[in-house]
Amino acid sequence: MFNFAPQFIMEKDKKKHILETAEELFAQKGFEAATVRDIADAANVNLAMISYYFGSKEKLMEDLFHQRMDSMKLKMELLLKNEVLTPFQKVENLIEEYIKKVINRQSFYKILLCEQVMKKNPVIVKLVRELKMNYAALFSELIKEGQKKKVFKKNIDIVMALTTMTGTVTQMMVNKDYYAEFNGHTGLSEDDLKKLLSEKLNAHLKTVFKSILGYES
Amino acid sequence: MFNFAPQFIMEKDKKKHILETAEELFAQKGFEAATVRDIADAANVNLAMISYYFGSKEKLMEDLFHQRMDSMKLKMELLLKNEVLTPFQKVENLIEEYIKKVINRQSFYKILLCEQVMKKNPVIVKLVRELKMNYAALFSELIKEGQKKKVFKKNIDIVMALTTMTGTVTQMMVNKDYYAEFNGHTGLSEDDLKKLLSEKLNAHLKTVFKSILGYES
DNA sequence: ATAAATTAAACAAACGTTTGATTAATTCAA
DNA sequence: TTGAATTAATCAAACGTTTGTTTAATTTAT
Repeated sequence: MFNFAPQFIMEKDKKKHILETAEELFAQKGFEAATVRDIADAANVNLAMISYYFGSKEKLMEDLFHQRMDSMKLKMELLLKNEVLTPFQKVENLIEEYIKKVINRQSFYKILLCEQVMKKNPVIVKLVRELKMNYAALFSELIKEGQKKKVFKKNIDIVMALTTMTGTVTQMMVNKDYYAEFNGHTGLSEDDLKKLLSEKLNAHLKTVFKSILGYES
Repeated sequence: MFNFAPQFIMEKDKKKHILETAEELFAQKGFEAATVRDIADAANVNLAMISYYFGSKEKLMEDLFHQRMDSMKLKMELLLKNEVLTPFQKVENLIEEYIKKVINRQSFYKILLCEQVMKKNPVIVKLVRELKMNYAALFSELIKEGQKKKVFKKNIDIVMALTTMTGTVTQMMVNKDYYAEFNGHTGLSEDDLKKLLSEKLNAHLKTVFKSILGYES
């Protein structure tokens, strides 16, 4: 009936703090299993503050997705317009940026992965779909640029290529402990493991994309 | 009187039916969101039968994982011992089998993906870890065989290679609708889309693995 | 003084699980 | 072969908790 949640007058710091706490718990337990009481306790705020700031648990989730996904959109367009880099350098750049994002925002990308599986929240489904299609369209332009310059082969499967990039990186995020265990990297700090994984993923995907794009260095 | 069906057959059928219904709902809604009432309703059985047969919702999930993951183990060992196929043919075989499995058991692989993210159930975490490590060890043997025969390059990152395979396939499973939409495959039946995706994934991963393994056909 | 922020308490609804009664199937001595 | 005894399967109802959300009172800040 009435919307008592203030739109402009809230303490941004506190809202942000709740959002980030919720993000951790959603990633750890899943959206359903992370209760509003869990979130309130972990964030050291009163239970009612979540409804007060966000309206509902579901809208808190949607708020998180808006927050995180808005920051992804523009970079790709800037990269495309760059006049200095070669097409393959742009691809390398794209891969590097994606790896960095996933590794620095693991919690969100875990949530995103689960939401992509279940497609339960229509707002989030729409957001993800738009971002994916936009990403594919822009990547397609980049590929065409490389094909026009005769450095990429023809008939490249755009979505398949992107799927290998996102699939490899997110799968590695989820299985990084097995990676470390199998390769005997036992006494490695979390930050060192992140650094190692970044380098390995970059080198790996760079060679994989050379093959996918038919690029000869 | 003329009851030829022993009681244990009836029990197994019903148990199996509940398990398969639960699998669909877990994949659709997630473990927490799929309630025992949802499952009972969808399977057309009484609510209490779930506790009766499985003990608890959590054990039902564990039962599902045992059921599905036991069938994965042996194939890889058989493939390794094969004396006729070349190392790269074995790799191709491996990729093909994995794609087939994921596409024919999408519901389970969706559940598996979410469980890998959250690692909440210790029984399942242990099962997944053992399977992954075993898979990596066997794949490593296969790679060594190819290296000994000088058809694969040295210093191949085992887990990274497997991660690209599993990541690409599972990511494609989750995003298959975007794949169809982007490529304009509108009036395609679910089965035709499955077939198309199988072929595309096979061709794609085959060339990718040639690059990863340094294999010249 | 006023509006925003915060709180403890309460809310109905939904949760997984258990209960105790009832029905169906199986066993086995007579 | 019969029929009571035993076991398994099924069910509606209820269990105690926990869920997300709301309320109404109070504190804080401007």
